[in-house]
Amino acid sequence: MQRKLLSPEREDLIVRALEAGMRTIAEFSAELGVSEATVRRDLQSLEATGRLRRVHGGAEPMTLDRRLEPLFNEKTSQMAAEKSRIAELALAQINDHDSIFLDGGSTVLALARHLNERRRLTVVTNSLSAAAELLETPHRLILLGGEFRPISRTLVGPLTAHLANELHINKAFMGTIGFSPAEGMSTTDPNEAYTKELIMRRADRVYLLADSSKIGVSSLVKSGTLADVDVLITEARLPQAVLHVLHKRKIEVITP
Amino acid sequence: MQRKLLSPEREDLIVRALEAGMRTIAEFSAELGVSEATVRRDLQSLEATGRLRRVHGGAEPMTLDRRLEPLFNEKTSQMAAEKSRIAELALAQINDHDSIFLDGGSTVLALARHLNERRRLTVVTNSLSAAAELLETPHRLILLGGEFRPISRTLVGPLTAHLANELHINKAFMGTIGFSPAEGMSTTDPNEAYTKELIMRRADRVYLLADSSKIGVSSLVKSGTLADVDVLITEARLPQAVLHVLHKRKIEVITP
DNA sequence: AAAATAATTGCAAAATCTTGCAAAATACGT
DNA sequence: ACGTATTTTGCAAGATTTTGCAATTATTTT
Repeated sequence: MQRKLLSPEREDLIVRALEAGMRTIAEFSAELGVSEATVRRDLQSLEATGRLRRVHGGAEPMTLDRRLEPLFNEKTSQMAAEKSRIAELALAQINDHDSIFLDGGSTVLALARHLNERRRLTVVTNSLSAAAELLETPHRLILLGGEFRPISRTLVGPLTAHLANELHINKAFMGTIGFSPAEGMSTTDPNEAYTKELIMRRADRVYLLADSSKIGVSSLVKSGTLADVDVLITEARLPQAVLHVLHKRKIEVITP
Repeated sequence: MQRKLLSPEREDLIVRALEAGMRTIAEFSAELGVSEATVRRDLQSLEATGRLRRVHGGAEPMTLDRRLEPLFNEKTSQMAAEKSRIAELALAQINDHDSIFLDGGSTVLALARHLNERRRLTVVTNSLSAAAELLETPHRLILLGGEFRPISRTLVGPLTAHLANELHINKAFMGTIGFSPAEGMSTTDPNEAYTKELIMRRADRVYLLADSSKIGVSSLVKSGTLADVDVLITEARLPQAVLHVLHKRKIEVITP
């Protein structure tokens, strides 16, 4: 049976223990003087509130504020399983010979890694990471030009418009830092936001790829509204309230 | 059976070990204290998240640059000394805060590697290899958008015009496959040629970087005439006849 | 072409996790 | 205080996941 609430006392103990370097269930159990089953339930609670991340065998501390864009090479592994599952769902939306856009971000990057399962796509992207992934594939690759933003490894800003306006994109697969039903999408950089909006307005069909850590989060700059999105792909079970809003906006939701 | 998720603890260990120079399965197995089969499954997970690249016998770290480089290695190693000589001469033509264009090709790439000796350049390029070289520099980097041409790792074709026409370039550093006083420059691909001509016509001052193996050679497609070039930088002692033509066309020649 | 080395896959053992349940602890109304 | 309702806990059975081994398949070397 799932518990209602974890006492803040033990919550502190666990978080403190985590910071001290403890990782395994056995360690926590010994430290807190409770059974392993209880530790697991504790970790379950803490994961639900986002204080830590559970893994087989124990737990690891959660990274800083998610509003700060993770440095690129850093935690692409965060939520890797979730991202990969989302990528598979997205892949199912792509047919051979489609002409698609790939946005920046690690979730979309996971999709790029799956594209060898399709034939002769035309892939437009502003992400150098995605491009690197596709260098050796037989797909046609078109890079959006523009100013390079090191932290996200994307090409962004007004210059991207000159090329984007010349292209016709069937399906755009977008990432985001935050997504909330009320505010829409948000990201950390105005130029990045500019390019995202530009692309979404030019694509026939816009897919937003967002793992559960993005839902309900707002970042600095608005980068598109709900009206810009046609389909939301996520691995999370969304709250009823969110689902209701999405349904009213005629946004399709794809989950595993 | 493929595993769900790799514990971050071991993930860190492997990545750390990789950075420390380990490469083979046996080494990882010894380091982590797990069987080789498990190491292989670990590497599989890490490759899926893009943290490394698996190779027969082990794994190697993956960076964008490393991935972009290999195709070039063959050509780069040929006449490496000459190209480097030329790059140094070209570097002397660049001042802090200049706004320059870098073309594709290994000679120009050698120049890109020297650019950390200047401050705050604005570098426009259509070469992914050059871009990879500049990813971590403090220079401002602008990529020309366009269709990706795998062999040269450049962005080429009519799409490049949309962005190029918006930019003002002080100095353009161009590579070429062939250069002859009679025919001008030539290259192997029409799209490549198109973009080269486009850039040269928009730059204030055009530098052609050509080692001696290029001089007197003609390739398939004309990519600009002598009139497009302001300066020829080469390491070779040019024949009197060639020098004479260049002088008549008011093309400056820079040699060691 | 054969031998050697490495990778993948199926399988079973070990470790870990989830869940139902009853006992213990806690909260709550009187 | 007392009894009852609610929540938490530990236990144990059953489900999952991870792991190492070994057989098979693939790749590289000789």
